[in-house]
Amino acid sequence: MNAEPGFAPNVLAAECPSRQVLKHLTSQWGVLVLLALQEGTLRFSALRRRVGGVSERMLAQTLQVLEGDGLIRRTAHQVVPPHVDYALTPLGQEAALRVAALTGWIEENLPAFLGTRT
Amino acid sequence: MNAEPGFAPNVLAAECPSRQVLKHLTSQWGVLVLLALQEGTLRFSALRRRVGGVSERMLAQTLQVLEGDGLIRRTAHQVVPPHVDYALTPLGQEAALRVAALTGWIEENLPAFLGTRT
DNA sequence: CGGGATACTTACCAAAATGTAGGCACTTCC
DNA sequence: GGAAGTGCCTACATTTTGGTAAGTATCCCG
Repeated sequence: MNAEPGFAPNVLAAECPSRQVLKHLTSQWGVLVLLALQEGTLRFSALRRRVGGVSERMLAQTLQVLEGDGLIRRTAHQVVPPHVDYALTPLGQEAALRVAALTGWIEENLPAFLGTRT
Repeated sequence: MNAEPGFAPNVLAAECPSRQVLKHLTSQWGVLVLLALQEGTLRFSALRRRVGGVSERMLAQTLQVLEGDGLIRRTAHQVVPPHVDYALTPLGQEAALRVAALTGWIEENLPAFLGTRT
C-alpha cells in the first residue's frame, strides 16, 4: 500500500519521530500498563491495583500519553460513582504483543540475569 | 533444568527483580545501544556516532549498566590510543532480538501513529 | 609542535520523571 | 452521619536523568 515516506523511519536517528513513540512505549509505566491491559479491559483503580507500585498520578499521566498515541481507548460512563474503563486499541494490541515478548523473555531468563551479578 | 524458583518472576509486581532488568533494557539509551550493537561489534566513538543524540556521559553510563547485566561485553585493548570495543553477549543478542522486533514494528507503523495525532 | 582523535571520568547544573498529600463531587454501606 | 470508594487534578518536593565542559595520557598528522 502506497507508503512513499520520502524518508525511512529510523530510531537511531535523533530527529526521527519514532523516537517519541519509542519513549512512550518503553516508559517505565507504559510497558506495564500495556501488559496489564493485554489480559482485558480494566478500570482505573483495578489497573492501579494490577500494576504494582504505580501512583495515581503516574497512572493517569501514562494513560493519557498512551491514549494520545492511539494505543489505548478510554471510555467514561456518565454514572454517579465515576466509572471509566481502559482497553487496548488494535494498534495497542500489536504493541502489547511485542512488549509482552520482551517482558516474558526477561521473566524466563531472570535466573541468568541474577547469575551475572555474582 | 531444576528451575524451582519458589516464586514466579512477574514484572507487574513491584518487588520483582525483573523490574530492574526491564528498566535497564527499556531505558532510552539502552534500547538504542542494543539495537546498534546488533549489527556487530563497535567501539566507543563509533557507537556514539551510530546512536543519534547520545552524549559521552550517557553512553558510558548505559554501557556500564548493560555490561553489569551481562548483556554486552567490553574488551579493552591496551594500546596507546585507547581502543575498546563493545559486543553483545549471547544473552544480549536474544534481548536485542526482542527489542528490534519492537522498534522495527514502530518504524513500520509510524504512519499510523502520526495519523492518530490529527 | 599544535590540533585532533581515542575512551573515558568527574564536577556542576538543568530538566524531566515521579512520589506525597490534599481536594472535588457524589454514592453506598454501616 | 461518617467512612470509604471512584477517577481524577493540582501543588509541592524529591529523585533520576541527562547535558556541558573540562581533565587525562598518548599518538598521529601536517
